[in-house]
Amino acid sequence: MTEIAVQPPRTPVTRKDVARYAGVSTAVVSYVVNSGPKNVAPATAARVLDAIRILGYRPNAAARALKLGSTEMLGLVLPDNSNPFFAEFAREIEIAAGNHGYALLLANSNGNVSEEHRHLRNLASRQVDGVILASNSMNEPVTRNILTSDLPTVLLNQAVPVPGMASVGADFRAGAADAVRHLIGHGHTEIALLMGAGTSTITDERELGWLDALAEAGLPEGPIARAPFTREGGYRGGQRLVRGAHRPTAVFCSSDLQAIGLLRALHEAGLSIPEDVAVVSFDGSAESMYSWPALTTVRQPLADMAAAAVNAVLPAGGKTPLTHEVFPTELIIRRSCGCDSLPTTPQRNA
Amino acid sequence: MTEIAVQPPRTPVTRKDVARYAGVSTAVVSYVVNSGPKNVAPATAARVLDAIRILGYRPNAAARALKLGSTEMLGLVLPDNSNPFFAEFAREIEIAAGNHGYALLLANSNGNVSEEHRHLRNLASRQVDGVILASNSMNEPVTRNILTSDLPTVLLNQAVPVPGMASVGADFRAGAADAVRHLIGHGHTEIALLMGAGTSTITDERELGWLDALAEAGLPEGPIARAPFTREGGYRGGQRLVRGAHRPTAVFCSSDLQAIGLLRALHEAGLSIPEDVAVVSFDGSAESMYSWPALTTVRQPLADMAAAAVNAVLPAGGKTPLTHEVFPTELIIRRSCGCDSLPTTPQRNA
DNA sequence: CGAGGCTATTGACTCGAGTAGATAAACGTT
DNA sequence: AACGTTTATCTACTCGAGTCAATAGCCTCG
Repeated sequence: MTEIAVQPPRTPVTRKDVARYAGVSTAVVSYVVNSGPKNVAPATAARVLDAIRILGYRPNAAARALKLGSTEMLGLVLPDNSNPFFAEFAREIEIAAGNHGYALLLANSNGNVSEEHRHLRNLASRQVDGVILASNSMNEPVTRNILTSDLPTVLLNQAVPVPGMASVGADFRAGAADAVRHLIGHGHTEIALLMGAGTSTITDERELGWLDALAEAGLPEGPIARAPFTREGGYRGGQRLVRGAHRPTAVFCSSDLQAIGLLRALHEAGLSIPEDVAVVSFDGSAESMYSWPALTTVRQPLADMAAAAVNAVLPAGGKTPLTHEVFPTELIIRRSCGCDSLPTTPQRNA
Repeated sequence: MTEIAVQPPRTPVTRKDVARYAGVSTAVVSYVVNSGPKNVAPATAARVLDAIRILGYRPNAAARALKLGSTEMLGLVLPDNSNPFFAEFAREIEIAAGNHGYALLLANSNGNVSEEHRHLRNLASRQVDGVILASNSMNEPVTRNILTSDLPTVLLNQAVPVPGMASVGADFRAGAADAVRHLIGHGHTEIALLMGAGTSTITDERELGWLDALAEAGLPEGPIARAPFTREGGYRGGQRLVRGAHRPTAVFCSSDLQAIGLLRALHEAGLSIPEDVAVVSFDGSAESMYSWPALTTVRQPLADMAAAAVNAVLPAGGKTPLTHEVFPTELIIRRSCGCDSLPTTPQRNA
């Protein structure tokens, strides 16, 4: 039972205390802490380091931020951290930011533009060094532009470049086309689309990908259901598809979350998957691997995208020209499409 | 096309600029901004407010934090934000913190004590006003204690009070007992336990609840499988239960995430749920509502717990004595237990 | 009409750390 | 021994906002 006798410093230890203890000036302490712009004699540095350790000194980030004009914090604005896709994204971003010594300030906007504004203002006044802004679908870019004018910002989840703003996204169109092609390869000719209903008037790229694959195979457009990007939304949309005039034999679904709801609607209708209706979805979240049946899905490379997003907002050297990075997706074959392989050893994203 | 001609201030606007513009001293600006300790003549205040609006002034949070010694930020350390349970928790905490004007600094520890330490130190040097620390299971409280000595900290997910630390949790034992009693009510006599394997040596309260219900009905202990708190863990644990000497007719599972994996193991074994094996799980996450079949689960009141956690760390007036709040749980009946009701209109947690 | 009491406003100092410019000490050269 | 160099250290100012003590202006009452 070794009782470590660190007396908890009632008054926080400052640089001054360290300086006094080590018998040097405060400047030297800074130089040691930052391996800072001037050298310090090795012996002196050792004394300072000792003092720091003994007193338990930690530099005050607020003071640092004030002087340097950088808080080493990034803001992350998400529609909803309880959406597993964004939750996984947030985690990757936190890791990527951490790798650069940056901390993450989290904010949920509920996909609501005015809440987004509120958070953006709040983050700006908290002096974050940059903001990563995710949304389900594009809202008015102009509005955004005004807001974030003087704060490095990167838009997440943008398949297509937004003029005047850095963005990071996955190639929704190509990924969706891959997925639909795969269904076509299984012999399906009536392939429905279960699409997210964004606030945007801009057509989602995933919808275009679906059309691309259909067109190139000379197939007619299947039925379309539009619903929110939630399990509930997928469920309702799925019900509409099932009860529709002619039921499709396959559905391409714009997110895993919706696909989970869709599966439920199909199960309830007594349909078996993939025999009666095949399903392929989009995102590649962990949840998709453990649904029944496991979802074949288009994986977005979250970790890579997260790293790219962080790099895009970081004051990396000098003014990086606005980048628009679009990442390729990967089709993860599981059971819901009709492929037989039943991967008991999960492939990725445990 | 009304072009709003706000020239984006290249140099950030400071209090001084506002003061000059409004023709007052900097002190007055502060008084106006904070409705601060002295009054300002209405006419003057109006001029200052105008200046603030016109120049687009936002007080520098770093300077404020330096002077006041409070950043109005809370740190949140989670094992893993991509775990839906913690993701939902994080969201509720962000909202609760936001209600008090606090921002949330997010950190993932991977359930790893040394990473926890690292984050805690980092958060401390960032001058957060408090830390909310969640873990799957208790690790050495002493270690924690040393770390957080001078930073208001509240432990999350603690069913039992930890001496010397504030904590917030749900009544795991009573909740688990409720769940198991419900299974007993369905006539089951061989009820297995699929339990999380924490790093802790302390018996999980959910295990005790399971025992309580079994004992009070005079039933023997069913088989126990221990596995990590993941879908994968639940899957492996489920396989072990299915292949075990005698297969239980019901399983109480210590988390929804594991239950999802368990369902998969049961499906793969060709068992139907709840006919062959009934399942009740714990947490009440959104995911549990859309599994197939929908999970009967013990809901933890996340929003209430989040609010309590935030209140516990906030510098609320003066030194709140360390609180240990334990919240009651609620059994959400769905299909996996054997009840017939098939709620198409979800009850809560959409 | 001057003293006393208000109120509105201001100047100046502070928080903790970064760093330029001044200063001191040590060394090498001729 | 005198001088320039180099190296180590210190002094002092700065970042932006909060706030106390002092001050200026105004009103009221005796």
